[in-house]
Amino acid sequence: MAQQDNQIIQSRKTKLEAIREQGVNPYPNDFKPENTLAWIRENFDAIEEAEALAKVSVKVAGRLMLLRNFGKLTFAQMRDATGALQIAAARDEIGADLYRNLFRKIEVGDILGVTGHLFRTKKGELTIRVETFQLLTKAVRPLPEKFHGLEDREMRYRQRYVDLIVNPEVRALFQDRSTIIRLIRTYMEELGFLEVETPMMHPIPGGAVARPFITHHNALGTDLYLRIAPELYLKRLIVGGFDKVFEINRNFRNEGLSVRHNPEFTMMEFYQAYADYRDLMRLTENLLFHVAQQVKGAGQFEWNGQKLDFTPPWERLTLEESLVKYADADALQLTTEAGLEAFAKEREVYLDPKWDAGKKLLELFEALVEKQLIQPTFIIDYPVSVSPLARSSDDRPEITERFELFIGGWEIANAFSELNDPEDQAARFRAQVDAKDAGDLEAMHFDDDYICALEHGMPPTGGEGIGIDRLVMLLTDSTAIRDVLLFPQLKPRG
RNA sequence: GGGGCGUUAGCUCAGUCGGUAGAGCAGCAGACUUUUAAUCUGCGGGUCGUAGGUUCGACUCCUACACGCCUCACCA
Repeated sequence: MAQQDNQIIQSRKTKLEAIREQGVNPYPNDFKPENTLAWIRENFDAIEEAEALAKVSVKVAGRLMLLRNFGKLTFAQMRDATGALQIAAARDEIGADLYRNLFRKIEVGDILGVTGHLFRTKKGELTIRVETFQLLTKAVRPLPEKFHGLEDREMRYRQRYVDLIVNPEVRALFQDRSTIIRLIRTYMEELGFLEVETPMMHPIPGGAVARPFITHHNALGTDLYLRIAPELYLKRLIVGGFDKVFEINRNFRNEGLSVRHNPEFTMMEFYQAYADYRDLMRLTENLLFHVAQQVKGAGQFEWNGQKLDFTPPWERLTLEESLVKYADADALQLTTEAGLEAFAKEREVYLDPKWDAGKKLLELFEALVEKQLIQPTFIIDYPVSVSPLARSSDDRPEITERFELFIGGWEIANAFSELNDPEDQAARFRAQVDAKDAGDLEAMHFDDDYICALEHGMPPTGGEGIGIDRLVMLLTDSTAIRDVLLFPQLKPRG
C-alpha cells in the first residue's frame, strides 16, 4: 500500500542512512540464532539464583516490540516466533561508542540479533544482558500503537502482516487452524484414507450446485473453470480402485461475500467404498469430537456465548421432523405440496411456484430451522430433486440417503450415499441441464466422462464434504470467516 | 444488490450551536543504570475518505461516490 512518507518514516530512513554511513549493513543475513525465546523462558523462568542464570549464554533473534531507555541503560522487549523476552543493554557493558552510535539508533519494529547471559531484574523479570548485538533488519515503517495495537478491521485484513506482528491472539488463532487441519489429516490417514490432489481447473464444473469462476488457457485455446468441488474426480478415483480417499483443498464459488462466505474456501472431501451415509455420520461425530478434544481440551466448549457439545451421538432429524420440532409444523401438512404452500404462507416464507415439492421443503427448512440448529445436528433424507449426485433411498425413491450437518446455525458438512447407477446419474444430469437451459445459473453441466466412469462400475460408496473454515470458526470462537483466513477476499482499494 | 453505522495525525480516539482541529502513544531535542503501557521538560506532525453543493465561512449541514463493519437477500 503506497503511503506518502510522513515525518516518522523520514526519521527512520534518516537513522537507516546514519547506520549505513558507519559502514554497518542494516540488512545482513549472517546471524544464526541458537535459542528460541520460549525455550529460554521454559528452562530458566523458574530459576532464581543469579549465579546459575549468569552462566547461561544465549544467542537469539527477534523483533523489538517495546523500548525503554534510561540514558545509560536500555530495556527492550524482544519477540520471536515462539514468544517474548526482555533484553537489557548497558552502555558500560557494550561500549559507549556502540551504545550511542548504533544501539540508540535501533527502534521499535527493528529486528535484532543478540548474544548475552541471563539475569533477573529487581522486579524479578527474566532478562538477557546484552553483550553483543547486531541489527538484522531495519524497519522504516512504525508499528501501530503499543497498547491498543491495530484494531481497524480493514487494515488488519489488508495488512495481515502488521496484524500478526502486533496482535498475538491472531497468531495463536492461525496456529490453531494449522493444528485442526493436521489433526483431521492424521485422523483420516489412521483410518486408512489416502490423501490425493485433483484438478483445481476443470473443463466442466461439477460436484456442487454453484456458479463457477471462468478462466482461459491460452495454449489450449479453451475456457476452464476453477473448481466448485472435487467430488466427481474423487469418485473417479473410487472407480479406479482407491477405496478410501480424501482431499483437503480450496474450492472456488462465484458468489457474494459475507461473514460466512469467502469466494475461495477450504473443504475436506472424502469417499469411502462400501460405506453409506449412516457410516459417515458416525465417522463425522467421532472425527469432530476428537478434534474438539485435542484443540479445546474437551468435547464441550464455548462458542459465541453458547455452549457447544460435540459428544456423540448427535441428534438426527429428517427435514420434516426438523420443521415439526423447530417450526411447529404439522407433520401431515408437510406431506403434500399444497400443505407446504399453506404452511409457507402462514410463516411468510416465499416459495417460487416453479419449484417442486422437494425444493419447497428445503426452502422452508432453510428459512425456519437452520439458524436454530446450534448443537451438532444431522438433518437427513433430502429430496432427490435437490440432490443430483446422491443415491435414492430404496424404501422411498423420492428422497436420497443424504445428510447435512449443522452446528452453530451453519451448514458444516454435506454427505450422501453416492449414486453409482450410471443410467440414473445420466437422467439426473439431464434434469440439471434442463434447469440450466431454463435459466438456473447454478445448475450442473452434463459430464460425459463421469458417466463413462460410472459405467465401468463404482462400488457402493459414501462421500462427504466438511467445511474447514467454518469448523475452524467454531473451534476458535470466531464469528467471521475473514478472521480465520489469513488473506480474506476484500474489494480492491478504491 | 437493499438498509443501518463508520472513515479526523503513523496508531487508538475526542471534536459542543457551522467560525480553518485536540489528547494519549509513536517521532524529534534533552534528563535518567532496573523499567514493565517507565517517568519528566520542550518541540514538530493533518488533503478531517473522495468529489460536488449550501453558506460570508463546512470536520460539522446536503448530494453522489469509494472502502469497511453490521444486517437482509443468494450460497457452504
